[in-house]
Amino acid sequence: MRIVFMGTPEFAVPSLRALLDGGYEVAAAVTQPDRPVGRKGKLTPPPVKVFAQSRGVPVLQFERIRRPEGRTALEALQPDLFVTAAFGQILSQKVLDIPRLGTINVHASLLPAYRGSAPINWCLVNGETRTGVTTMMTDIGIDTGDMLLRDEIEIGPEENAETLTCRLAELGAGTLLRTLRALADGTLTRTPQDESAASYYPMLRKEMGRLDPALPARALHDRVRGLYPWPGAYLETAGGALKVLFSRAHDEDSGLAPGLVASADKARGLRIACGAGTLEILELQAPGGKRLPADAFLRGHPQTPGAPFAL
RNA sequence: CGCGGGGUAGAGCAGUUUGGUAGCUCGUCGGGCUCAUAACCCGGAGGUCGUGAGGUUCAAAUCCCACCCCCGCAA
Repeated sequence: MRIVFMGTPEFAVPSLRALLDGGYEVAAAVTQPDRPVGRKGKLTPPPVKVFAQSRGVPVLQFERIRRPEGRTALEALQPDLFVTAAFGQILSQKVLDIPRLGTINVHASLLPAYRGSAPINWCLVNGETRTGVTTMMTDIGIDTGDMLLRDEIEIGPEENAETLTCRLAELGAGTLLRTLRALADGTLTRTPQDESAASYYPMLRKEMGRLDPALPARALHDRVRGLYPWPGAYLETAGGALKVLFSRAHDEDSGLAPGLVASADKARGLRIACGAGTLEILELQAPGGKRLPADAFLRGHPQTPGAPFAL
């Protein structure tokens, strides 16, 4: 069975590794083009490319896989199966028609909930306590195909998108292998998604990181960890956007208007009054500055309880 | 040459506009107080002020020049 793997970020790497270690023939790894990154715009290869090359797997990169050039290259590989994992491009019907056995996708949610490109982040933002990985047959819709197998895990209360992505990536690799085994055994069953229970969440944008102090501290904390490390959460202050890297939610109300500094001392830490409870900021980054633990930040930028945040 | 911020004691910052041998908060070391403390009091150590035996000046952290490094935004 000749497999063509399609994936881009760190999440996809364990799945590709599992295929290779499992003895599957991976004809090629398709991934997004190298992108300019950082202040100097250095072209940076995506994680899947780096890994594939280290294992001697041919790498293909298309700006748009749907274009004739992409289709032609894929057809030439004569694949039996496509396996996708956080690839980042939508496959056209013509592309989906290429492999004899179809396309299996590894999706980081318990479908049909959290369809879309950022399921892990949105699960955390919404304060979910359980999530998982679902393998599915890709069709022309966005994460709408028939489900195959799934694995579930609990989400830790302080877990952020970075650590959860790592866990789900490993989990998904196992789910993928079980799926392929069942496929080979002929025991694989397809379960249509229940549309009435489906939910779709959009791609992440920077402005989604804005923290509204009028919301409960719990909700703000969920957003902080759900959007870490990218696109990151931030509070708007008079001096600009204050990035909040790590936080903690407290239920006790401060009695202060949301957004004001509730405390800034060693015992209670740096806390911001919220609609309900207070948000303790553990690590932050001021405009133009580097990321700092809250206590270090306070040494150079003392805050007054009851006053607006001062940068 | 995309825009901007910054490199001052172990950490975070002030001081640079109006040049005159460096200050704050914390940490650290020693001592004291206390049933006790992340509390408080007293005392000490610790800085080539990014680099250039650069320029200007009686005098440069501060003004001028060159270079290195870091960070935010935008992509």
